Amino acid sequence: MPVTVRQVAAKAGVSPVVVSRVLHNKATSVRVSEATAIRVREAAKELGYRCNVLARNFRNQQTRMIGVLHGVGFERPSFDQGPRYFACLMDGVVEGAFKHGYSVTLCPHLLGSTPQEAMNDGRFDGLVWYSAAPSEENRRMLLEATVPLVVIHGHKGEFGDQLPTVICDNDQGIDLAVEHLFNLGHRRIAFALGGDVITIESFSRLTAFQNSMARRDAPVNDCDIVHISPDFEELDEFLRAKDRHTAVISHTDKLAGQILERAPKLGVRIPDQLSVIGFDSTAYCRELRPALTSVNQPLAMMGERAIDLLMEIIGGAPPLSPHVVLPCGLDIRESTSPVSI
Amino acid sequence: MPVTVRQVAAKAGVSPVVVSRVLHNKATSVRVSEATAIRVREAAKELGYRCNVLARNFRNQQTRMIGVLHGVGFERPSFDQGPRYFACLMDGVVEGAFKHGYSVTLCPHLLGSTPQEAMNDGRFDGLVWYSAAPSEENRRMLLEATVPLVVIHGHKGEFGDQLPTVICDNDQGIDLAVEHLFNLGHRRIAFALGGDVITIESFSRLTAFQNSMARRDAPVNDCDIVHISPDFEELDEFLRAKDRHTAVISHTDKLAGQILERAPKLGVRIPDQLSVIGFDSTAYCRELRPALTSVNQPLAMMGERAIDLLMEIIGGAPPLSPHVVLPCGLDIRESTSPVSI
DNA sequence: ATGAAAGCGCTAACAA
DNA sequence: TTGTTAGCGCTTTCAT
Repeated sequence: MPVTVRQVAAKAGVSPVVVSRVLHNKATSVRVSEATAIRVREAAKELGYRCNVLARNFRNQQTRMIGVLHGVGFERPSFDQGPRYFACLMDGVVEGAFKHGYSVTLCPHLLGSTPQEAMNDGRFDGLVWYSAAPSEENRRMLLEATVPLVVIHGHKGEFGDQLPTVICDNDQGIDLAVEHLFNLGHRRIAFALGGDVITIESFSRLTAFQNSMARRDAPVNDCDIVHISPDFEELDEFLRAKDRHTAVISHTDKLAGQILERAPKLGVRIPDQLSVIGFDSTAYCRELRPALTSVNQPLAMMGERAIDLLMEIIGGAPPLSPHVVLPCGLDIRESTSPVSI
Repeated sequence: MPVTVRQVAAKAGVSPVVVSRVLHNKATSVRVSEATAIRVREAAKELGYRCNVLARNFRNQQTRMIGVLHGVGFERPSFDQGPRYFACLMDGVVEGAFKHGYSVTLCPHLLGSTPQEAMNDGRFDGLVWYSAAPSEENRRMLLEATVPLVVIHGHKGEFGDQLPTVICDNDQGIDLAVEHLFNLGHRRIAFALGGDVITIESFSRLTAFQNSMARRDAPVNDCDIVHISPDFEELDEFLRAKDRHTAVISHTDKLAGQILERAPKLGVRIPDQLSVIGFDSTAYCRELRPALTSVNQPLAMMGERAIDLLMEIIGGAPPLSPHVVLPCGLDIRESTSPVSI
């Protein structure tokens, strides 16, 4: 039923090859006389010819599709739930891909019997992977990919320098937060981490905090680091010791949100008695009361740059700078105020 | 370089067909002796065989991919910006697709030289289209689709009953809002619309409002309908006439947000002097002050049901009920309160 | 400038 | 139960 090059060829009185050349081959090296080209185009139009992309993809072994992998075990991402990095990131990824004439596909773990299979079976010309904390198994899978792959939120050394990465500048972002607090007169500043595991990510931000403080002659001690666990034990202790710190920088917005929720229960007013800064500056910050001051990652830009990188690799050129680091900003909202003397 | 069925066949001492049958044909009708099946599987494993999906897709003329089209002129959707229906919807779409073993692809208008081409060239087994207000051109395109297509947020008659639709129950949703206000003692209730155009959507909700009020013996007059235009002229007038109404239901959250922003400037306190209800109940409601009470659409469920419908059609069965209508809920927040006497 | 041949890897249909 | 044949629609040689 569908019209093929052959039929168009017959109608135009040429061979299928010519039809293909006229209709699909954008290269300048195609030499077909203008007269026949016109005949072919007319025939195609009359017959309502449409190229079968599946045949073409097969023939060329490329799909002009980018696959997006996500999270531990390639779990399904949510655009709406949770802290919504993913939504922001994806806006950039989609923007970047469309710009290059590619489309973007969300891959469930169930494509193929194993993720590796789906990753490498040719259905995608390239892959983007995103997660702040890859499992060891994930790392192995990613390193074994036979398809061009860029890791968003990947740290330079995390994949033995073998995979290109895009990440925000944690050092500079944390420094922005510290600077803001210093400008408000704060000196006794704490840093909040998730209680469970130290990821390469939280470690990176903690180190950034230590360095930033050290540069300002305010070295960080153990007692300046709060580990927030699900039972809030250490957090509550921190909040009760009212006079120890006047401000706290949290490793993530989520943790900062927990501080904001917990504080009033223990009689700590924010920001009057304690200024709080988060990291990521997603819409979640605006939903909190008080709205959370937060370091923003240029997530959309990170997504877009990841695709740019991917395109370089797909194009065959080893990327000039395979580790992109993008600067953060600071969104000042209601959870920080001058230190009260 | 890549291993093909042929090579596996050679190694296992069988024909390529048998390999295909053993490795890919999930149907129960495949009759291959267990012994050879094992030999084939071993050979495949040793050689590191991986099925070339592109070849398979080509052969079968199907991709197990769903394409997502969006908005007027097939513009690029944003997951993060704007009112974020799209993010919620997509969570459902992805959930539904993954459940059926399909993946989801975001299609730019630039796939192929025209949208129709990309829609119908075989790269997708089915399509989902979303937009509250399709242009006439869009309508035509959608009706001409040769690929199974479901319209999310489509009204039953909107596409000449030719396309299956999924939508929320505007009547029941608006009734929920009216009921809530009546329970709070409100009787003089206004309805706010965008000033520019009446879409099938806003018309539907307005009608629902009129009916709901009429059922409660509180018929709606013209002066109970506020058209909010970019210059806020009519809105300001409405807000200044303080005593006319004690509550207003808005056609969308966005408009309700404008009321919330505008009111204090004209000395109207919300909710004390005016209760406000929105429609959609996206995260945006929680970002507003006061947080906006709003009718929620079951967006994720709508996305998922759209895919279920699509699967029925792809499966070859004309859907039993091609027009799915899902019930709304009401999220009560801070922008409504009992009428003050 | 155009065409003939050949094949990408897979799998229905039929034959044995 | 297994194998042979054939072809999906396209495009890249290589000849003319």
